Amino acid sequence: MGRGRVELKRIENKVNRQVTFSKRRSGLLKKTHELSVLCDVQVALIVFSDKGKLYEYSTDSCMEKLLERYEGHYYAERQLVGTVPESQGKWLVERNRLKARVELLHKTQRHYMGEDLDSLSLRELQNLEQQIDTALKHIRTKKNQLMCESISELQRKEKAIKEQNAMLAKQIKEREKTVAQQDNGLNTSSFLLQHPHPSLNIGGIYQKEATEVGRNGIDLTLDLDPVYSWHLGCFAA
Amino acid sequence: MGRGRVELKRIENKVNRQVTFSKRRSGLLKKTHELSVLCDVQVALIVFSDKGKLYEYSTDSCMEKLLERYEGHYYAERQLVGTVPESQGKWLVERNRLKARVELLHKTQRHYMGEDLDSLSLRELQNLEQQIDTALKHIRTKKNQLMCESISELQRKEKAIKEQNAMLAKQIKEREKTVAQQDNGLNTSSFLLQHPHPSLNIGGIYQKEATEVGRNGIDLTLDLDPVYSWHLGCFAA
DNA sequence: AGCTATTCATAAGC
DNA sequence: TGCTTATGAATAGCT
Repeated sequence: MGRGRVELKRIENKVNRQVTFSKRRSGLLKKTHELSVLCDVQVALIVFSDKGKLYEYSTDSCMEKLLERYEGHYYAERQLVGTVPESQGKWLVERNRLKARVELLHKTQRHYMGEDLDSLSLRELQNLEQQIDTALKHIRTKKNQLMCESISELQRKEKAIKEQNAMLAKQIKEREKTVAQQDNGLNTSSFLLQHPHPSLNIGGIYQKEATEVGRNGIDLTLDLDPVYSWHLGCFAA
Repeated sequence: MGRGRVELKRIENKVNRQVTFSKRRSGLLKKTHELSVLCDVQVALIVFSDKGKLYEYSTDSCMEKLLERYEGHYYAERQLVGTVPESQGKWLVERNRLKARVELLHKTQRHYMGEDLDSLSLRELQNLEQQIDTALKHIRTKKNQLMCESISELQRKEKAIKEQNAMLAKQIKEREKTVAQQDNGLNTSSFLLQHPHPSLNIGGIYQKEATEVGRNGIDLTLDLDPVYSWHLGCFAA
């Protein structure tokens, strides 16, 4: 459906994948619901997005019941194999399974953090190295992207502010001129006292905007020049 | 789809309902699979037919893992609300804690693998980068260490084998000498036929030992010289 | 997030 | 359940 058929393999383009996910997910939820209603059967659908976000459907919105039923089936079949969990034994088994899982994830994570490497073979180390190297590339790409965005934003703002600055300066000049013409012979101190120096005002605006841009992590406060020297230092990474 | 549209309500005709169930069920399973593959997401689908028959799909055919993940999510959010189930509470609480833990580790691990980076701020990215960079250094150090050990081992073995080789050669020479003295006047072809050329034997021993050393990953077979040129190529990593 | 051109799923019928 | 076909849904590629 749609223009041209689609190969049944992971969509590599990230944006495309996200869009397709969104569309097909809603389609799937709809069809799941339809099956449940039309055929009067119990259905459960669980979807974890890329980012770990959860989408779900279940008949009568009672996922727990349905999963219990499922596990009932599951264990019913298991029991044929011989595992006979007692009343509390069932909990113990599950707990141990979970603990083992946590332990495993923990261990893997330690490897990703470059710890506990003695337990790895050379081959495993090489795989780990390659995987982490790839991850690092992704992370740096992402970081650079964010930084570039910050910098573009700052440059844009700098430009806007400079223009504003110039305009204000121009206005002041004109006003001074007018005042000079009107109050010919008087000095202009009264005007200067009533209006703070324009550059202070501009600084205030800039600071606010920059902080807004800096929400995503860096302290992008204050003067422009230090920011430019800062990005020179960080960008090689 | 099909001839005429369908109202979204239970199909009363039993046969019709069964037929529709069969058709739509397979369609739904197909679409579920497609979503999983195309968008690279984890999906689980559970269907209980009218008669209690179970149909299921899950990414990587690992329903248990997925359900655990689901429950992790479910309870991670629940705990914030404060629902404290009584009765078997003690077990449930511990289980839910474990499940939430699993889900959290899952997420962290994805970050270590350079995935799902959009959810991180620039500051977090920088921390992650530094941590992974450190990890990578450790891993490479460890790898180099293992490789160095392999090489030392190989060098040791090379030396031993060369000595053995020299000794064998010496023995052969002596034996030839003895034979020549004993069977004075006969040619030596009979001896040569009964004993394969010594260098073949040596080659055999070397190959076996090298394979043993190579257990931990690289194919360290065959001649010595290639090994030396090989490690020059790989060591910079 | 909307808009089509297409492909697909499927209701009916057998 | 399997096959065929007419029909409407779902959706891929764009904007």
